[in-house]
Amino acid sequence: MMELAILGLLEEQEMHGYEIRRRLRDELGLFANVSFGSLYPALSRLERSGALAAVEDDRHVAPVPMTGSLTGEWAALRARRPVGTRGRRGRKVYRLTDEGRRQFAILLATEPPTGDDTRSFGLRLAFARYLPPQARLRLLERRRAQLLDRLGAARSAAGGVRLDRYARSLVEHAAESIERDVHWLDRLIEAERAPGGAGDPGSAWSRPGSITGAMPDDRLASAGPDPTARAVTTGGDIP
Amino acid sequence: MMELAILGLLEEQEMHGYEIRRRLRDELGLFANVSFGSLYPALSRLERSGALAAVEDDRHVAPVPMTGSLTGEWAALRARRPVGTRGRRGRKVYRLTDEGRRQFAILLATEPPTGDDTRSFGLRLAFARYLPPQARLRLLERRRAQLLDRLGAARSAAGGVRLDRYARSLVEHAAESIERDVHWLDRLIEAERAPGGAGDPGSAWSRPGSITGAMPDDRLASAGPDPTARAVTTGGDIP
DNA sequence: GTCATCATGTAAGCCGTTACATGATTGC
DNA sequence: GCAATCATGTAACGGCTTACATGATGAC
Repeated sequence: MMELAILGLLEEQEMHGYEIRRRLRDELGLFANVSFGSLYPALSRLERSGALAAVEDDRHVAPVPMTGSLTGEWAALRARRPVGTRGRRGRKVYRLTDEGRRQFAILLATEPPTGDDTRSFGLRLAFARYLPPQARLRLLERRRAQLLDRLGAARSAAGGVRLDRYARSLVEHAAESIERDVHWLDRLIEAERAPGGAGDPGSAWSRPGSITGAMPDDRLASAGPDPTARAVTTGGDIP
Repeated sequence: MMELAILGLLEEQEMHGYEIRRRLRDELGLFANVSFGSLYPALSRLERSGALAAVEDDRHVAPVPMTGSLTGEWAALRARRPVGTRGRRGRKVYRLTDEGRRQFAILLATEPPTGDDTRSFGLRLAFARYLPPQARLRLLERRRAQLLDRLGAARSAAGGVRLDRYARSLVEHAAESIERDVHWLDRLIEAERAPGGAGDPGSAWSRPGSITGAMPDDRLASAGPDPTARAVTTGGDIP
């Protein structure tokens, strides 16, 4: 869970722990409260497993952020503190390794055995751009089926037993929420299927491994059928 | 959490563990998956703490229909299962003690220090009938405030950063859901405040401690302010 | 000069999930 | 006779929260 979130954020750009936490909290609404006691150990684990490489940021580097808007701020900061290395206690900037990309692809494509459902789905959807179209579609449809199950349960619950006004309101509101979630998913699925839309098999989609530019192109799998590539591309093999 | 759920269900009627699980899963939608490894230890804890009293259910009770003519059938049943006790492995039926009622009232009125928010609120609302009107109102308003906070965060998140279509859809849909939750709460709060409505100070509300008497709900209204009620009413003093 | 924020980490403990063990009853 | 459901538990493991420790920087 935590691991997937970290890898997903780092897929886009390198970051230090504190910022990962901020992004998780503010940018995506998921993980309202990411505690340090959970974040840093996770980073350590990932580093040990070879998924991440950490570099001590002495702050003199300034590795040109892509976002143009940040460049100004960055320059201002550097101007104000010319000495370099005036680092607010050496940050560790984490970068995804190839191994990390492999792990991310697998984690993302794997459905959680027995789901913590909502958060897990939210996280996967947030990184859905890294999934191939079919896997994306499957993600959405699995979720839809899940919700329909729960909707049935909620409906029968609301109908069956005599609940007091509060419990009843709770159950009914929950059922309505689920219904709306299903409609939302329907729209996403439709968009995904629309020709020329997001899900068009011919259209481009962001692939792990092809983002950094470190990998030339699709031929990253040229060495033959490697497990990673298949895991993502044909993720449907999962039981 | 688990504790509150158990006490709340047992407030209404005695039950064995397996059924508590069923009710939690099916009746209220909360706790989709209550695992035994979590349920039974919780029951043990509560029993040790004196909140629950357990009786081995031999099942010989079987409130017999009084007609003497049925005795024959009954005898036949007993003949088929000679032990009498058709006990599918002696169930332990749990019953709330006075101490348990006290604990329940406190747990219910206490707001979780730093919330697991949604589930916690759902649980408390499901048992809101056991809260005095002011506490109920406070519960709803705290939740509303919480949601407004999160809504602000979500909105600023959606506006601020450039997210891809999936992440954006996720964040926007989350924000809409929160908005609807707020509206729902508004309706509940309104109903709570409406004179003669649920929240009217003079109207009846279910009190812990006055339910077990096998009295029908309607007659609760006639009961005057009793000490139990006061214990709950002043529950707001809890730090 | 002190408080809030940025930044990283460790240690203890709770709590919950998973898996295992047991055993009776019902239905096919 | 065999599977599914009912029913209660124990043990291991893992992850997350809480609290603690440290320390620099910037604002008031």
